[in-house]
Amino acid sequence: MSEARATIYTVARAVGVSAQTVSRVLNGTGQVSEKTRAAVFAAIEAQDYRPNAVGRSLRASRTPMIGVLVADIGNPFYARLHRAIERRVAGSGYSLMLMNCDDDAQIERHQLDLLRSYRPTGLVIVPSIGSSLSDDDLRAFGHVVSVSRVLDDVHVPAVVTNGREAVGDATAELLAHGHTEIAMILGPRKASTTRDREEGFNAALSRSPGCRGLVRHTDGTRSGGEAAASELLRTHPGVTGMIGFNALVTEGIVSAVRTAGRRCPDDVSIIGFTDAGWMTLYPPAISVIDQPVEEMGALAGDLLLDMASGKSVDPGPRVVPSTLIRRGSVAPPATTKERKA
Amino acid sequence: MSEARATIYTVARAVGVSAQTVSRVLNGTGQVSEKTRAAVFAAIEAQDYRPNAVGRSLRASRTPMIGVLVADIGNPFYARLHRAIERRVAGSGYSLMLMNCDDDAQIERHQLDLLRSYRPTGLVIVPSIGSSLSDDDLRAFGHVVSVSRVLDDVHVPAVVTNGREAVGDATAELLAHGHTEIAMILGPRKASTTRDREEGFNAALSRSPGCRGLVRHTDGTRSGGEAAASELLRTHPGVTGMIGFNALVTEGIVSAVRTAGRRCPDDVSIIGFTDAGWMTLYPPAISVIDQPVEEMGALAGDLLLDMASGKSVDPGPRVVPSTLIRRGSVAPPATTKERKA
DNA sequence: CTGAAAGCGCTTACAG
DNA sequence: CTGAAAGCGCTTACAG
Repeated sequence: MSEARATIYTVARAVGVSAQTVSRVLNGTGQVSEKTRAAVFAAIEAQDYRPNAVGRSLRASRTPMIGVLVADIGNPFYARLHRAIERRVAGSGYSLMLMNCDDDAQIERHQLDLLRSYRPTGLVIVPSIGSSLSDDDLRAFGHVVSVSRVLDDVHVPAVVTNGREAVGDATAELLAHGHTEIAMILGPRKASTTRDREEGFNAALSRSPGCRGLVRHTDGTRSGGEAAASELLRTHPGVTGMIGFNALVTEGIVSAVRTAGRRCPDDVSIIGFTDAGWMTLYPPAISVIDQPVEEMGALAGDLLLDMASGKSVDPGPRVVPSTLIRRGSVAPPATTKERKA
Repeated sequence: MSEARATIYTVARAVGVSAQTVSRVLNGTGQVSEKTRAAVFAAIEAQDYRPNAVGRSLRASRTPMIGVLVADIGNPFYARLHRAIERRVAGSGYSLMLMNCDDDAQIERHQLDLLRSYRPTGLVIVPSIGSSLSDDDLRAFGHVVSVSRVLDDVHVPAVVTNGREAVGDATAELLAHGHTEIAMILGPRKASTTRDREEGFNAALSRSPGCRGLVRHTDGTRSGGEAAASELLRTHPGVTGMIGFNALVTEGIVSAVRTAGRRCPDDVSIIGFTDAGWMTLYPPAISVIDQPVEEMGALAGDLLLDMASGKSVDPGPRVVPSTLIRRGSVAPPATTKERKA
């Protein structure tokens, strides 16, 4: 109680061995006689000794910690991603240190400096929208994996989904149902994910002459999505299909369609991106491009663990495919239905 | 590039001063001549020197980090809580280290040991359901604040909401609309939040003779909530009002009601606990006991910062009130409506 | 305004 | 199988 904090030395003294021997017992390195080992464990228990990770890290010039920097942990996508990384990394000896940057390039840099001061073993990063991070900035972390969004001119392993193809499929799905005027409500222009998905949308439409595609950029939030969708429904009453950039924007679209007095899927068909619990609850259930968040997080964890264990991992993107889940929010547009009838 | 990593010594040598002086410049402590200070900053820049937090922590026997241990970061409630704590703590010089425990008492203990090995300044904890943590376990962290759930026989400041009163209000709301058979789908029996809310439910009903209250315990997930609600609707067709323990359980209730072919609010009125984006999207919008997650996180951050700065903070709970938001999911039961008509 | 010495708790060579 | 010495990068007294 009143004794000073237990250290490797107080344990060593109690047993009558050197600190070095205690260290060996603790780490399971080298040879220690069974008798000594038992005595050390007994002293550890008696003193309630707990290793000090700070001393260990300082000596090793490295902390068994992996930094995770995301744009917004309040966004379920990032929360699930973090959880998936954590599950993969559990038991590997590494802990995770989570940081937020509110999608602000300056905060991102600040958080990264902070993280770096602890000399972590690696970093998993979802770069911020206007990120100014360079190869050099990331190289300082040793092992880096980027997830979801990709940084220009930076050569680190990245885990991404096939947004281009997936949105292409979703667009094709609407076209196949007879929609001829389709809108995509995107995220911020500078995000690589926005570019990918926009390309997929435009490519699919360019293959369908006579059909029109409309695109809007937003901040990727529910209110941003709602505002853009409302404006579109008002100014382009011919739009009968809409694709959301992410789950939040899709919430906004669904809300805007209802507020505008249109019905889904009778008047407007909707396809979301990234599944969410409410999408199966809503009537009609929302069709969605299901992003494999868990697989993406697990793969990012794998890559980092591989790099940390010395395996060489080549830079560049790993694509984990998203797939279209068909539910009830897509139907032929009213005009087509009438024509058929 | 090829030079060894910059340290306080390499900077000192370049300037021709002692390491001590560099430390003073870095920390803004003591007196340093303007000329020396400028020279030190120049050398820091030239060498791209970054302070090593590990060395600093070891010397200080304390790391400017606050551990945050929650049951499940995939649950939006905890994600929002973490975010709120982070916002409050930003700029204070402390970083947050987030850990998960999957509501498992054993993992909780393991994560806590890990965290403790870094000698953090404090801990914000949402205790796991079956937590075996004692006063001693937490005292080792120096400064501790518990949030949402409360630990028996542990005397640390806690930030909670008034679950008892809030559920009492919700129950009263249903009673006032003429419901006489009401169910509450709760979380795990051992959670303090379950006990609070259950008490509030029973207390409100005991004041209304002739009315019947039914209670079910679940694991607090959507599927748990859905199973319990389905069973109730099947075995107790007289139930016309249901209250959910949290947002996920409420999802389950809404789903079960629809699957059972009952309409909300015509056949069954529903009140949730903890607001979520989908609740205003769903038709009808779900009435909810709105839990002030942001305020709770901010208060927890405040308390910890106060304790860390030496202010004395007395143990015991701080209650941040939840309030009932009335939306469209509560109406008189069909039988009452018929009688009135 | 500035510096030499010691030490935070641990592990890495090195030597037996 | 075990130990004495040094050092990871920093800050805390102490002394000028």
